[in-house]
Amino acid sequence: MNLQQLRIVRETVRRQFNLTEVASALCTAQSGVSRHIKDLEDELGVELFTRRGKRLLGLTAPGQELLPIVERLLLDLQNIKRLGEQFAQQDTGHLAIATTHTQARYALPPVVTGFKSHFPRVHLELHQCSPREIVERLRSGEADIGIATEALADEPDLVSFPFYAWRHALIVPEGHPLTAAGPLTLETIAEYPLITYHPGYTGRARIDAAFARAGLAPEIVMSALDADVIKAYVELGLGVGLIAAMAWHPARDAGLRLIEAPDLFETNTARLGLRRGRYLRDYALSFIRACAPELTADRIREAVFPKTAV
Amino acid sequence: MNLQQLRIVRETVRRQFNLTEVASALCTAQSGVSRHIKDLEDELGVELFTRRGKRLLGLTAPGQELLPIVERLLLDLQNIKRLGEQFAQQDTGHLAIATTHTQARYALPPVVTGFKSHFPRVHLELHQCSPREIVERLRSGEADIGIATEALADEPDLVSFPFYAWRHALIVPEGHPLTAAGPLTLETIAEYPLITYHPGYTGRARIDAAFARAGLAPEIVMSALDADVIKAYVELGLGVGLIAAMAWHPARDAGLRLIEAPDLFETNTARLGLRRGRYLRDYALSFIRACAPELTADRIREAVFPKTAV
DNA sequence: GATGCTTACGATACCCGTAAAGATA
DNA sequence: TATCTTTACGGGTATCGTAAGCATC
Repeated sequence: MNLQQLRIVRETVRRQFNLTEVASALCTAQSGVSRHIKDLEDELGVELFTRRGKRLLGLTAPGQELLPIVERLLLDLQNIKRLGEQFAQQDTGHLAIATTHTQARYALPPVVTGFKSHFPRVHLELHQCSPREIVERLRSGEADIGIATEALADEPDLVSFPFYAWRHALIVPEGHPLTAAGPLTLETIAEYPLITYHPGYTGRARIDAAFARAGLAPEIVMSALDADVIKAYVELGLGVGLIAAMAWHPARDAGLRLIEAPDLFETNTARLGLRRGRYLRDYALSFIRACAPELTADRIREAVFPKTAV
Repeated sequence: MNLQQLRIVRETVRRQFNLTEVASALCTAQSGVSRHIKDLEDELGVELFTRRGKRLLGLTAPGQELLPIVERLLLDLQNIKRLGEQFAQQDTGHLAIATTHTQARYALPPVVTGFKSHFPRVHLELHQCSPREIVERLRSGEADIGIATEALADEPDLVSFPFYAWRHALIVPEGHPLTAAGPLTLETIAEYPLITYHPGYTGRARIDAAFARAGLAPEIVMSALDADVIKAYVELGLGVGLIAAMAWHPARDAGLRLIEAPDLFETNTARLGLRRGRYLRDYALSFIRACAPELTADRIREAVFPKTAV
């Protein structure tokens, strides 16, 4: 048995059993990929992949049991490398953050600025993606840290920590009748065409839930992935907007007015997500600490490597 | 990086940094061991071992952090092999049990008999050893299952389950004055020279604790590793014996009398111990189930591979 | 016919083992 | 001096890549 064989098994599943792709992903020749799979199956005495003729289709029962073990083993292999880098060059390396528009634009800039000055020799990569993609990137190892309001809390192979709490608020064009009305209610909002986030993004579920609980069905004329698009169309008069409150900037958004809606929608919590069992460089822990001071290195390491798991 | 390198790192620590021994343990040449260590250190960019001149002395800080990762990785490698065997030959293989005299002699015979008839093609090895050695054998992978009253419950890298509860009782020669006396007390026992287990064996700690709580200091004239030795010397009249109650057999121990001591000493619990994260063959799970029917395969696997650890 | 997997084959690189030299106790 | 580690060197093997042959879609 051999590490390359295990890498190939993992990659084969990731590439939907297309060995040609596997070979190119691992920078090697297809022939070797085929051989390695065959050799491994021979050594274990078990077929790992189901086949139709020569094509691979999926995992057999033993293959399915094997996969998580292989994944963890390769994770540990990465951890060993990372540990080497950690000691070899304390403050040099990469840090990949996967995050949503909202966090990248409104929550992270001060953290990133501080980080860059503290760790000038760390190459920081910020990848903007959807919450689902963030989870995938954490899982595959492309990202060290994921930051989003959605999706991070419910994955068994991730750990997540609260970053900060935020609320939705209404934005309307300057001079809109709602700026003169009394305290907001869901009913009054629902009288106007609505522009807000796409489902699965930035607390949209909370918005839908609030209206549903109130027995209201507002007309959502547009859904967008980020507040900037929403603001643009509110400004055009397409409707009123529901966005994360921190996305409104008094000076920059001069043509718009923000109306707080403190109790209409449930609080959202942006979270920091990490892959369980993945070794984190010290500067990654510093980044997290800069987001949430209560997250000490010890607390994070204990969550990522629970003592009981050894 | 390479599996052999990692095996060498682990073995080097196990063999107290004597590379010659490491080589022979891994069936290879010293020269290769040296070079592999050097290569790995070069690749990671970090010294893993402290040295005086050419001799290795111990682990550096990075080496200490590395070791548990390597151990887990190699455990997973074993798990992969075991998983192959599991599917390739369902009911054929090895099962190594490490246990104490008391369990081997009095608790396990019926379980072993049943197991042998159910799994005739499994090679069952029973190793009798001390509680500390059981822990070591589980840790090193020499044993699949450990069974003892002592030591198993407190190791963070092991999981343990209760097997059965038992109590100490007194044995005396036939016709001894205590056979005629009323209910036993610690005070009356302490009037006689005592023969019992060696510290660290078969609930000896409970015996000491009971006497200490009562402010008594009995004269222990002999301590032995097993009940058979104790019984022999009790029969010779050296003193009265305190043994595990199940070690007394009315027919075989005709010259002795057992006097129950239900409330004098705390109950002991024999436990089954497993290495966390180690894959178990189905027949190993069956063995455990035969010991304690409430320990289903699912319950054991969940304890050995907690879901949260992935 | 296009894509994808297997097998064959030659070159390369890696790993191992022997042996000699140097260090340590 | 005996034990242990490193370095050098040669042989063997495993792995890789190219390329051809086949199966699948």
